[in-house]
Amino acid sequence: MSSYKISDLAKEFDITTRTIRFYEDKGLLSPTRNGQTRIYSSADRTNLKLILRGKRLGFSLDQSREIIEMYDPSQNNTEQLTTLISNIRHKRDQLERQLHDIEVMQLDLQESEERCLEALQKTNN
Amino acid sequence: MSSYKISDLAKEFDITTRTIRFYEDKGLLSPTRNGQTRIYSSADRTNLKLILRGKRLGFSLDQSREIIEMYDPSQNNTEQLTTLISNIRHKRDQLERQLHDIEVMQLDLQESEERCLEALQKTNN
DNA sequence: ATCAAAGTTGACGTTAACGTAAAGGTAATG
DNA sequence: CATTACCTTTACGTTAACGTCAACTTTGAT
Repeated sequence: MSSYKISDLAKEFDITTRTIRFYEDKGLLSPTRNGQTRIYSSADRTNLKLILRGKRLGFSLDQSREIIEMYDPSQNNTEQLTTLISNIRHKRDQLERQLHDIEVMQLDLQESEERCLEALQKTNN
Repeated sequence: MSSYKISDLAKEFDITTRTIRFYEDKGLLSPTRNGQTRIYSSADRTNLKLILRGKRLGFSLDQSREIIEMYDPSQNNTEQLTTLISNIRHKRDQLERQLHDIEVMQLDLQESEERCLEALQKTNN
């Protein structure tokens, strides 16, 4: 099953159909049509997954669009390829920094939790 | 030096004074006053760092406020402590998922980059 | 003392990312 | 065949997170 109605995707990813149409309006999805109604391919579904993952990471839709273009191998000439590679490396660097931020925050929260547990011990004894 | 003027913080973190006042308005910072002008403590500076780190991770200001409260050990009674611990664990779980999202995206982008490099090879030979 | 630089409080403007309501077309099910 | 359930477009509304004046006061350097 490699084609989906809008409500299929809406249910699967727990978003509204309005949101899906909005993403199309912004050029992030490009479903075909059966008469008037939209038909989504598995590529559209993949792109939607990328968008939502981007959202969980705090990306804007513009940034998610860039991500999608990075997955897309439809680049031909040398110049496009080199700028694409440069963009990918930039994004990888940014993700690396984000990873570091998360790790620091994880450690901090771990310490906070331990302090809370100690405080609880003292209160309960 | 453990006190700062608004422009000190603005320069250090490359944000506008408007932004700093906005954060105060939202209850994320609480500078004291010298007459009319705001004086920021090192605690305020720390909170500001937390806010900006949160922003890099896609957190809303409300979420950053929660994070700040998790760092703050001003909880006394048992009930507050247990709910705080629960909140911290929730946040840690969320960060874990976010970490996973980033790792997956890193791998995907690595593959994309490799494909681009291959395509470049073929073009240049 | 003066004068530019930096501080203050309103208050309205802006952008992203949708929500929501209206008004209508289509399809499938009892 | 009628009604219910989706689909469509259009369009205005909303919230978060500031930007951008304006109008005024305060402070620091010459």
